[in-house]
Amino acid sequence: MVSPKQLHPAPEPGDDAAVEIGLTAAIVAVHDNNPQILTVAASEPEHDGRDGLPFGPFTPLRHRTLEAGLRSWVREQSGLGIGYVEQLYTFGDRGRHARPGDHGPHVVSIGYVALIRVDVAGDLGGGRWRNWYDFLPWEDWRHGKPAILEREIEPRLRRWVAEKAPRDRRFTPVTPADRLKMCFGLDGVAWDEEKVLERYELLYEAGLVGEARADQRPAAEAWQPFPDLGTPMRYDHRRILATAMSRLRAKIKYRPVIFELMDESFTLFELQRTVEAILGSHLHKQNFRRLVENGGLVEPTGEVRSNTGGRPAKLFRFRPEVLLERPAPGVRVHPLRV
Amino acid sequence: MVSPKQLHPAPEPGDDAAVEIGLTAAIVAVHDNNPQILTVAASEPEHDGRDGLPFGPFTPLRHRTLEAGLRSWVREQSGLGIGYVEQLYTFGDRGRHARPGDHGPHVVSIGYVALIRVDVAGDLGGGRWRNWYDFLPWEDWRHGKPAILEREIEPRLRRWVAEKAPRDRRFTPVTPADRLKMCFGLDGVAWDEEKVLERYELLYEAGLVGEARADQRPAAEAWQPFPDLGTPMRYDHRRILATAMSRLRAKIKYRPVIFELMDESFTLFELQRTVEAILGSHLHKQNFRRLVENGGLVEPTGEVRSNTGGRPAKLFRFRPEVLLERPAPGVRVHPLRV
DNA sequence: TCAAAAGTGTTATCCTTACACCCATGT
DNA sequence: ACATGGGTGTAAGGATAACACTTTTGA
Repeated sequence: MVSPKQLHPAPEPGDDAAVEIGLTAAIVAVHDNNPQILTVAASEPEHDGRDGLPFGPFTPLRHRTLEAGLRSWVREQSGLGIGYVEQLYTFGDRGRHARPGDHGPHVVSIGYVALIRVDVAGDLGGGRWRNWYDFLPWEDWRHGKPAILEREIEPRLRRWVAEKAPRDRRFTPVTPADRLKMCFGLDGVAWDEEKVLERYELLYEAGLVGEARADQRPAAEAWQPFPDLGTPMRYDHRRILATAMSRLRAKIKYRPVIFELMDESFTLFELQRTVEAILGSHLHKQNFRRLVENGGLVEPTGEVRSNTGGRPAKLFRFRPEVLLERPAPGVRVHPLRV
Repeated sequence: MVSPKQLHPAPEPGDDAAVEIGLTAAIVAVHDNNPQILTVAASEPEHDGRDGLPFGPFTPLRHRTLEAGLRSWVREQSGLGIGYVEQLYTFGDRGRHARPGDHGPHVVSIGYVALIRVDVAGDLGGGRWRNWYDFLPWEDWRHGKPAILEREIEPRLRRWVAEKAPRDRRFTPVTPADRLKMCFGLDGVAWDEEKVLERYELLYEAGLVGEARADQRPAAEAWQPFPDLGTPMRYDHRRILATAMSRLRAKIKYRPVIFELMDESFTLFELQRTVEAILGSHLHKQNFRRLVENGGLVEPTGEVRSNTGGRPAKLFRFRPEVLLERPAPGVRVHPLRV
């Protein structure tokens, strides 16, 4: 019999490696019908010219909560007052942040998504808005299936699966081939726009994204050389972006967070374009309008906007009362495969 | 104009307070039709006799990932080989873990849920299984609306809202009264079994749970003395439990995680009882069976189980192929208000 | 025999999907 | 005139919710 104490073991020698905590934020806005994230340009030589996400230290003495700390340094450094903030995930893998042979402090990074209404102008303190599909181009299905999938990604992943299969003979509930089908919607499986992170991680495992090489994964194998699929970022920042996209794409369907990206009043078509930007897919116009209006998510302001390119459109605003009426109010859209 | 460097500020004096990272796990099993979590008994005097969740240090030198570290110390200390593990949230609030006047290291805890199939027996290294509704009794609606809601919780929260309202005159999209309605399903709003965390946090803010007093919240006000609603835990462990419940109650509806709690084969009624235990509400029997069978989630093993208390029942097993057939396979149940 | 659980069948209702079609504006 | 976006109507199909009812065991 062991004592209760054992569930709170004292640190052993060697356990007490220094740990630093950093906060990393995917700050999202939509302009020009495209989802933009705030990036910081490469500066240190170790970054290999790769952009990153804004990153700040956790300062427990100055801020009571993690979120307060995040809001504070984002405002100080970019001038942006972020509205909606949500914690994503805490990333602690060794080998992601570290360089080989590194014995420096271990960095644990806590990832966040923030949503913001912005005018593109303004001093961002060295930051810069970039279309998030620059980093994950296979996620944008608004103009049909991205060519990069059939031309680059699918053949390489099929080869990777084929070469991997014989080596992986232990029992697994889902085989690598199944994972490929599920993630990328192959062989009759439907594309699921929420699986952004799963797709990125599969590409990472297969050594097909630039970060995998930088992290010294055993990628120097048969399917080399590979192109960088999408623009790489430093450290694990692209993984955090993928996590943010997954979370947002799921969340707008059952929480009214999309309105954090909209102006006070908007046309239904503007709302649709914003949802489509986030989801990366087309929606059926008539049904979208009905779902959103009948769902009680918006109400007309009474105003009208001209110069929309067509007939003047009624303006709408978010209707906060839905929160009391429905348990999970969001843009319950079912994307249209076109 | 500020330089790009500013988005990576160097630590200032006073910023580099020592930070420790702990992993806290809500380890869940279901037996006797009740959800059980693994707790560790109070030992230190500072715990005020309160149980806690298993807790372990993060040891970056020994384990490459946070999750690997978690699995390892849970196995070492309780002998339990956990299967499904999911990260919940990283809690960093000051004042939750610290005692007043404390200048020791700041603790950031990363919360996890783990699901496990257990025989109740076995040496748990000082741990003990407890029904999770001991800690959050208002969450169990399987035998109708819990009496504690109308008798204790609702009147106290209404009083708290009434006293708070005049002091909170700034504009807020949702008023405290709205929050009360949304969280606890008052005044025509439906009870949403997924809002476990929101409910606990409202009670905490209102000073109605024991932890709020221990954390020196300004609770010494008019609605004192309060009973401890549910059994308190130490530090923020009850909040982590509430987070685990929220996540699980949501997740079983769109991912087949419920089968992590079931044996290899089971009757449909056993499956229903397990789902009900997690959701804390009744399900309509006939429709549950149909949803689960037609949804392709299970398949008959061909075997039959007698001594079920009635007619022998067909045995079923999980059908992993659903993962390829449907984008979000889970027990898509719509709880029945009875 | 009866309680308890296992199962089957059927209907009304709602929601989603997919069409078809008309309206108002700017160029 | 016509392209573009705004906006309405409706019918087919599927999923769900709520019923009623039969079957098979153990105590």
